[in-house]
Amino acid sequence: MTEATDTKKRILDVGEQLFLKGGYDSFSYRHISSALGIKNAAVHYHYPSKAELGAAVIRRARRRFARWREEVEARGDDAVQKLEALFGIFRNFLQAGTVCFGGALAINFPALPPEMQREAQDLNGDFLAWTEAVLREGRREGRFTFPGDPKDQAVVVLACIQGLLQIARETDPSHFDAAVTQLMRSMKA
Amino acid sequence: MTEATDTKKRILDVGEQLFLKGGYDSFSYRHISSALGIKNAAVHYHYPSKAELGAAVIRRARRRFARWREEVEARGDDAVQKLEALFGIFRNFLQAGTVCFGGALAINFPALPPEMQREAQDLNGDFLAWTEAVLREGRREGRFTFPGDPKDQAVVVLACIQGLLQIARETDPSHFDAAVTQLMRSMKA
DNA sequence: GTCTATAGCGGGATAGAC
DNA sequence: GTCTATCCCGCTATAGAC
Repeated sequence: MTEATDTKKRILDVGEQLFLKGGYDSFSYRHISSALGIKNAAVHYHYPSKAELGAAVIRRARRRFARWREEVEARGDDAVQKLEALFGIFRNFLQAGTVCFGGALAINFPALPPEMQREAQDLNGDFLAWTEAVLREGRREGRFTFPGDPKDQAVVVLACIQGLLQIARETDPSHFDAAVTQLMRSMKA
Repeated sequence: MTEATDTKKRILDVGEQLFLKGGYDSFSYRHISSALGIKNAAVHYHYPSKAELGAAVIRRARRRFARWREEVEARGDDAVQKLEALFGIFRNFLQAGTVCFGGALAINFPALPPEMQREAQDLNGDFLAWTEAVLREGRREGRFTFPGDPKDQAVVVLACIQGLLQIARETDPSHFDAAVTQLMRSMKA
């Protein structure tokens, strides 16, 4: 990996962290450049506009989630373990002091650059589809016992952990694990 | 109500809408003043700093929720009806094209003015305490059958509808009612 | 690929007239 | 209570040297 692409990757790293900590409106080229010890013109060289940088951050998150799914699949986890692995992703956000992509994108979604809106919708689709498949598989194998359509239940599960991250951030972080346990129990009882 | 306090109220109205649509970073004194046909110095007269305006918006939401609780109590609703009334509050946000206070406050919570952070925590406390009481009452009367502590279940319920509003905003609004129905069914089954 | 320098705009906030 | 005028700052983005 050359020095050039290394800077490009670092910009994405810092940009992602700032985005997840405060949303699209909260960070600037100066925040990123000063964190990397460079000047803001250098950031513009790699990502000419903020819209492109924002879209690139979401696009990378989608690729990362795709690789993550392959790893989980390769482990041969059952549906319960898979869902717990999903909760682990969100627990990492909590420990990093951020919200998740969905939460960071939702606040001013209609005002975001169109290419970011598209990436955000695709990322949501990825998470919803995977969760639905896991819930369906788990119920078929008798590991989950929830009523209704797995598609609707997937929305409930993802909405819950997304909201949990935010409530935990505003009040008490311990709410997260307590409520995740509660959610899991309600599907296995 | 004098003209003066009327302007003050209108500032709060516009400020609240802009805040719920895009978060604290998304709006300015100019947005508010131009929406009201006045100048930004006039807004500063009523709310000298943006932090005070933001705190006042949250404070009014707390008072509104307190009045709402009294109305619901006066109607003599049962626990199921009460929870459905709560969902109605959030459905109104969806129809207004906004997220809820919790979602708007979470994104950059650590960077918010301290007085806003305090009001936000109090507002969260109000919602959590009321929801917990309703869930406890409903289970005692046999209207709900969920496992575990009503306190944890209240966090699950509020996190879910908060997240739902955001997912509905990013993808398909119809997700909201479908998932709310699913959530309700999982507690009554 | 990174720099200096700067354009052009919008942000929060204030002074002082009316 | 609202106005005009202004300050100072930070933002995205670009031009051109190195």
